[in-house]
Formats: sequence, C-alpha cells, structure tokens
Amino acid sequence: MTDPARQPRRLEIRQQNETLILQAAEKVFAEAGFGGATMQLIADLAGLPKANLHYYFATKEDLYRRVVQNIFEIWLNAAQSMDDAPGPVEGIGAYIDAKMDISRRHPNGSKVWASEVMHGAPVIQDYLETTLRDWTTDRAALIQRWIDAGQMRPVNPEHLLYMLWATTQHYADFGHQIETLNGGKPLSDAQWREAKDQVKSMILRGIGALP
Amino acid sequence: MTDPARQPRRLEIRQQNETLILQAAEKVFAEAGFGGATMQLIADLAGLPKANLHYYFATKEDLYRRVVQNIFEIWLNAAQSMDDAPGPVEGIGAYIDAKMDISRRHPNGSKVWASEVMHGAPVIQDYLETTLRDWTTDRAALIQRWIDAGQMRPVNPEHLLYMLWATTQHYADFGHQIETLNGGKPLSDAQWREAKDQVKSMILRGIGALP
DNA sequence: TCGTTTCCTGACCGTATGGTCAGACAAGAG
DNA sequence: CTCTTGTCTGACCATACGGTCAGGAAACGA
Repeated sequence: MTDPARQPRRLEIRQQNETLILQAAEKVFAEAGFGGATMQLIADLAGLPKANLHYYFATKEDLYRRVVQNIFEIWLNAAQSMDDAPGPVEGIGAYIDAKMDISRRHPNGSKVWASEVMHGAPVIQDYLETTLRDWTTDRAALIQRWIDAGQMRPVNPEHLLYMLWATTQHYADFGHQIETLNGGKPLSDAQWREAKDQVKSMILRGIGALP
Repeated sequence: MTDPARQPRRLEIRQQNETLILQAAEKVFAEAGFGGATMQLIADLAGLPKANLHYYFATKEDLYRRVVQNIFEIWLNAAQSMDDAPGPVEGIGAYIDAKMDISRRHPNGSKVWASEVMHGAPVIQDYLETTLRDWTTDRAALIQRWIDAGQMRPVNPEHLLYMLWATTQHYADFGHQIETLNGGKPLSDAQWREAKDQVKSMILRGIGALP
C-alpha cells in the first residue's frame, strides 16, 4: 500500500505536534502578548489537551522562545538577498522585497518579535548582542562600500537599516491600523504590490541610488 | 504664609494621584503589556495601595484606556506642525521633528499604542475609525495638493504617512534594540540629532522635495 | 462644632493560570 | 508475545490576579 510517511511513526508525530503547537502559539502570542496568552488558549487552537503542550514544551517561556527564534531565523535568511548584489538598487531593493513578503506572510511572527523587543527583549537579549549585532555591522560595512563606490549618497548606514526595518515591519505590526484605514479590508494583491513599489521608490531615491 | 496650592485641597489631591497613577501605568503597560501588567505593580510604582487605584480607576481596562488616549492626543497635537506649512520641506520636516521628539520623550506611550494596535486595537478601534481616519484623509489631501503644485514627486500619500509613522515611532518602540546596537548605551543628544537629520534627509529626498 | 462628602486602605473573595503527576495507551525492539 | 520506551491526558494543586467592601481618616461646608 501507499507509504506517505517514510519516517518512523514516533518522529512523525512529534514533528507534527510541535509544528501544530508552534503555529497556534505564534498566533496567540501575537494577538494577546506573552502575558495575555494562556496555555489553554494555545492548546484549544492547536486542538490538543493542555497537558500535552507541557509534554512538548516544558514551560510557557520555552514555547515562547521557540516562536521568537523562528521569526528571527526567517529574517536572517531573507537578509541574504542583500548580499551578492552589485549595488544598492538591487541589494536594498531585494531586501525590501523580501521583508515585505515576510510582513505579508508572517505578520504574527513579526508582532511577537516587536512585542519582545518592546518589552526589553527579556528572552532574546543574547541574540541582539551577538547575531544581530554582527549582522548589522556586516551590512553597515556593505552599505559603506556602496557609498565609497559612489553608488549612493553618503547616509548613515545604521539609520538606513533602521528605516528599512521600521518601514517594512510596519506593514505587519500595524497591519490592523492599515486595514482599518483601508476601509476595513486587508490590502489586496495589487495594494501590496503598490506598497512595495512605493517603499522601494521612496527609500532608493532617498539614498540617491535612483534619480 | 506661603500658599503653594491655590486650588482646593481635594481637587489637588485628585489630580496629583491620577497623574501619579497614569505615569506609573504607562510605564508598566509599556514594559509588560496589558496582560502582563498587574495593578499591584502599578500601585507599587505609584507608591499607593492597590485599592486606591480602584478608587480612581474602576477597572484595569479603564486605566489602560486613559493611557492610550493620552499618547494619541499628544500625537494629534504634534500633527498640527504639518499644517500651515508652505510646502513639504517645512511641513513634513516639522512633523518628523515633532514625532521624533515624542519618540524620545514619550517612548512608553508609543509602546503602549503600538501594543494596542498590534493586538487588534480592542479598546481604541473607534478612534481608528473616526479621528484617525479623518486625520489621515485630511493630511493625504494636503500632500496631494503639494504634489499637484509640483512641490514633490507624485507618491501615494498614505504610504508616505505610513513611512513617517513607522520610521519615527521605531526609535521609541524598538529603542531597546537600537540601544543594544549602540553598544548598550542610549542615544546621546548628538545621536538623536543625527537620527532626526538622517530621517528627514532620506524621506524628503525620497519624495523629491529636496534635490 | 457638627454633619456630610470625599478620600483612603487592610482584609478578603472568586476565579483563572501555569504547571504537575499518576497512570492509561501506543509504538517499536527482541 | 513481552518488555521498554515514548506519547497522551484528566484531575489536581498552589499561586496570583482583578476586584470588592466595610469602615476609618481627612477635608469641607454651614
């Protein structure tokens, strides 16, 4: 007969349930915050008994940490779109594209991250001080090289990065506000395309990479 | 003798305690979120017994609503810097100045607002649909007039507003991340000035209001 | 001074929450 | 089949939370 799952049954169950829980947790943490989220709510959304959650994740904080790490990794991967680019138009353009896509596809992850940072990064402070700091230093150097090569105006690379993060993540974190101002409807495909174009156009011209 | 308080004693006490509680509440809500904040924590920070808080504010949600309304009004007032400006350089420049100053002086209020919107605006949805929507429509029209007058490039006014909000508020909402990337130290006066200049420069050039 | 209103607070209550645990059950190994 | 290991869960517990309340203290008006 068919053999849809090549893995051993146990591993399959484990992975499936962990994913189920993580997805539910991301949504609940995004909508209620860490303090407002309850294990019962996450359990109900995942369709599992609460005790089962504690079998896979010892504490609420463990579960939360995993959710935060997930979105952070997604962002780090997207950042590679910036490298290997011949100049700011392609590099920063691609980065904006990638981050806007993530804002659309993972709005909850973005919100959880924002919430975590706003509360002083109690559980991912070490990531900020190591991975993120290194990443930022490297990209700032990359931008500086573009500046030195005359491919864009001399701007402060760090503040440019802040602007990139702020603008792209705003479409996820403040999606509800944008939706309300959009007549209560989520942005359509065309509107998302326009948002991307507008952001890219304004920023790339703002740094003198486009005429 | 001296008469430091001209008001009747009762009114004075009331105002003083309400302010004390609101300040403490803003900080605790910003640092812990609505769900993570406790009346006991707010009471301790305000130096009052918990029961006293419930004498002035019936419920936790009432207190929270007042905190959110406060920052919203501060922002609305700042927005007037945009009107009566002859063009985008002065208008948007002044708006950025004002919003950056608020980000520096009221970071907690900004965080509470961000948190509220991220969670779907459960208590200020009506503000979004009335006051904020009207405000946005008016300013979008103002920007459109500048575009029609050839004072800036034709951009989508709404997305420009989003970028202004995102970029300026980022310095408050993600202040902890910025501080960490700044070597663990808060931005100095000079750094805040540079941040303002960079934001203004990039955005005003991005919309073609500056060469 | 006396009565009234406002302010204040320790003690208390019902509820909801994160987490535990004993034991049932299923999967794999031999 | 048997034993071991991993998976599952209802019932339970201690704690912490938002909110209440009776009654005392202070301010005020007459």
